[in-house]
Amino acid sequence: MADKSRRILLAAAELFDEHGYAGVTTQQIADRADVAAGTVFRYADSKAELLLAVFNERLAAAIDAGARAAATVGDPVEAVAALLRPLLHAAALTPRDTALYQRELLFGDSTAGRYRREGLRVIDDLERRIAEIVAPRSAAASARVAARSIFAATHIFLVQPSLGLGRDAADLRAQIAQIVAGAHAEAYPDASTPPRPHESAYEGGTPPEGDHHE
Amino acid sequence: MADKSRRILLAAAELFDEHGYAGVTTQQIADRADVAAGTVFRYADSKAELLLAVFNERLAAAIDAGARAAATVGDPVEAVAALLRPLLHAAALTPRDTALYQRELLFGDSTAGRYRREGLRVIDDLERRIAEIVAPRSAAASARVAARSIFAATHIFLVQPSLGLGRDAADLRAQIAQIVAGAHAEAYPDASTPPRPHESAYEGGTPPEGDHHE
DNA sequence: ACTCATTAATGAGTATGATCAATATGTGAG
DNA sequence: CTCACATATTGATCATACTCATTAATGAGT
Repeated sequence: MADKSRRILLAAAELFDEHGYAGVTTQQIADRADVAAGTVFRYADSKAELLLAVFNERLAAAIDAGARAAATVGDPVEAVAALLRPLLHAAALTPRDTALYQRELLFGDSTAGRYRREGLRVIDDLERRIAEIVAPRSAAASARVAARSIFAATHIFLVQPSLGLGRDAADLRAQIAQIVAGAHAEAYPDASTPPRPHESAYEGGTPPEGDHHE
Repeated sequence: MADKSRRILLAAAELFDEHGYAGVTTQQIADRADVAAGTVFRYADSKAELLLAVFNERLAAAIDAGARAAATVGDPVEAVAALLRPLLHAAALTPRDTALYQRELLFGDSTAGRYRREGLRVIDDLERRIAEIVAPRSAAASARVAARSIFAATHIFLVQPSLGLGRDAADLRAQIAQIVAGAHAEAYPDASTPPRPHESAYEGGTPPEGDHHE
């Protein structure tokens, strides 16, 4: 029954929000979903997969919102920042479990379960979107390289609370700006000022917000 | 007894190498170290801390070797590559456990144990060394930003086997080159060719090897 | 050398994620 | 309606990281 899957994922989402991933047992999830303990593992290969399932949706939604915001921004650094803003915001709400999510997504068992694969697709999509934003100002290959670096920087940035460090969104912004500059420098080694080839993406609506640190 | 600590860490190192972290139980470690099961946890807060202890040493040694090699290289991109080469080489020997090490180091429980703190100091040192290499061609602040990005890229690169992706050292090299270019572009926005201020670091020995993909 | 307080070591016990043989439930053919 | 088969569900059981009350060792003070 697909309904049972929904119940289990819903129970997991609620309980993780209430007590945090570490504070929830699979038995509690089974109880709230009104299934036996073993049944949970027919719908998710592991407790970690439940976390992946729950956060995949949130990540995808954040990227979606970010992509809409980014489409209204011309400058690539600002556009990338706009793309990532909802993601950073969502991560700030549950820093601990967000770090755990990244941990499981990127470092989980290589015998990947369904939800891990799904999550990897989502971050692949994120990286592709970053590359698309950077691309108009540089070669496609450079843009892909830059996108990987920006993703890596974002990943580490999101993990900082787990390192006991405070976050400062300005730091990430500086990294993005520098990486974008590097991609541009590769593409136009002689130009000191970036060209503005693809301003068409800016289609009205609210203008970019500038330095909005949350 | 400090000797007991050595025995436990040695047993852990051997067993991890023989069967992989996941294939070793704390009981096995206790047996080989000739102590009771509970004693292991007087010397390390958790099984993960044992992994951290074992790999911290290897990481520090790799950075040390890399730093010596990097000191003979003038070009910053080549120098960073030289710095990281022993690390990448060591990681390739035990890709699975290396990924687990990074997982525990960066994403482990925030109630940090002794070995986690130690490991964080080691990667802090790595980042500082990267910044020092980049610094002569750019402002100090730019170099620190670049070092963070390079570390992040390296971190993700090391994790790739766990994502089922093949590694290509050239990809990481491209990211490093781009980030260094970005830092330089920030520092010298009008120059299209990098200056060569600190060539003194090059003190003979074998010249840089160029594209050496392992 | 004896006492005693502090520290170290022990290993049976606990918590919990995951498994799996047994059971229940659903489905389609006759 | 009944049977036979497939699939879903169950919950007792397992494996194992970790805990903790108990016991042993240590060594400073006399």
